[in-house]
Amino acid sequence: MTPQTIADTLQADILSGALPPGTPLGQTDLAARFGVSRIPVRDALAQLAAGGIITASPNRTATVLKLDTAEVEEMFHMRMLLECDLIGRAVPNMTPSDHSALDLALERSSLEARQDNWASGDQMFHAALYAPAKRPLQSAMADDLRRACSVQVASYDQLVEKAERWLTEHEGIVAACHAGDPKEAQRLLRRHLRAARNHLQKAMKD
Amino acid sequence: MTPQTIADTLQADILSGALPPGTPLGQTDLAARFGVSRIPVRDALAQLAAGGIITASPNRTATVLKLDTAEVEEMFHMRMLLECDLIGRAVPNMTPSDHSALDLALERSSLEARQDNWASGDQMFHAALYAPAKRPLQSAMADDLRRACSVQVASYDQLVEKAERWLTEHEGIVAACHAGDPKEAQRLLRRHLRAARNHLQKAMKD
DNA sequence: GTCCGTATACATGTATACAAAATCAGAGGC
DNA sequence: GCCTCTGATTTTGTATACATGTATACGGAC
Repeated sequence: MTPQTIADTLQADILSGALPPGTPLGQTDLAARFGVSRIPVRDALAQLAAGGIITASPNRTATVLKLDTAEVEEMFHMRMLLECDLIGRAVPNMTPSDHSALDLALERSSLEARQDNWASGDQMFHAALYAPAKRPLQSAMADDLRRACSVQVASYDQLVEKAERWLTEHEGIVAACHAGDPKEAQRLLRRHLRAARNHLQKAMKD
Repeated sequence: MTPQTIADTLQADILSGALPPGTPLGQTDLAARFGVSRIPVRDALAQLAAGGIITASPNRTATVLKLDTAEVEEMFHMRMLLECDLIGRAVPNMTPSDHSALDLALERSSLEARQDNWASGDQMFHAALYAPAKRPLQSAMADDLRRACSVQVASYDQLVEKAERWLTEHEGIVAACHAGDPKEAQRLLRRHLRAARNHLQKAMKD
């Protein structure tokens, strides 16, 4: 039970919705759960805090990240900036093998999404989408932002059930990539993100 | 000596150039230096790693962030995306008090810069510049990126000596803000970042 | 002379124990 | 009934001690 393993496990729990936003993550409890002392747990929590999916302040127990609507606005806006730029660079760079890798990722992400694992599939799809851009740092940052958004999404069943719609939008983006049309890919991606943001914000107002 | 204090001190040392990129940051040494055990040192290092100004991997000693030219390219590109967007939103939002705060920040940053503290002044200036955009998350992310860039810049005396030129560019940006011209501000900011990137990359090729 | 294996030294990782801070519950006052 | 203060409980922070992992240097084989 290494800190990395603990962090990965917790992240999976958070992204699956098992640990909804605001859930307290006590060090003692987690230490007991994973059968280790609190030290590696602290490391794991630090990792998750670095990734931005939990909030941690000194002397208070960490909690699963909980955004308000303004913060959701910001997050999705940053995603648009970074991801639209990435896809714009990725499309012209796509080799035949990139295209097939993208198809594969789309398919695998559909499977994941239908196995109650939307976040994981979404992450995989977008990773394949931006990989040809060859921008590891920017992609990593976009990944973090997307994960933070997924944490919020995962807590609303009604949104997870929109998976079908989002998969359709993914297909459209892939089509634009295969057609070698960066502008269209950007446009569809922007729409995709805007739609996701709107649904999330609407759900949050309950 | 709280972890926060330790992290702040180390960050200042790194941004001043006292600890150039690649410098090893041994836990034991730091614990001795700050007169604490290794635990709070580990926390401090985790914070710095989260901020992206050191590199830390399990079972090896952390080192001050060292970027190659491709990574510098990426960092500055992300800065352009985030910061140009921020300034575009900030300018139309600037109140009279924002304008005077900006002037003050410009002045204070000039003083800092001439006191061998370029990074701190630069940080302060850009913070004031983007504050009216009311985008705390995006500003924080831009801050991190800028800090990481400053770490590299700080290690080249020849670049630090360009402070005068950069201050002049800052003045130009401020002028565009006072004129209420977001497009011009964005253009100048983009030029500013491009110039900084070019000089850094050129210096790195030695 | 070069390469590889091993042993030693060193740095990091983790557990336990204790200290400090924060939270919570209940008694008292308004 | 509500707020406030206080004490008890819980939770996090830190120091020490030990375990584990990594890098280095040395010796031997080829």
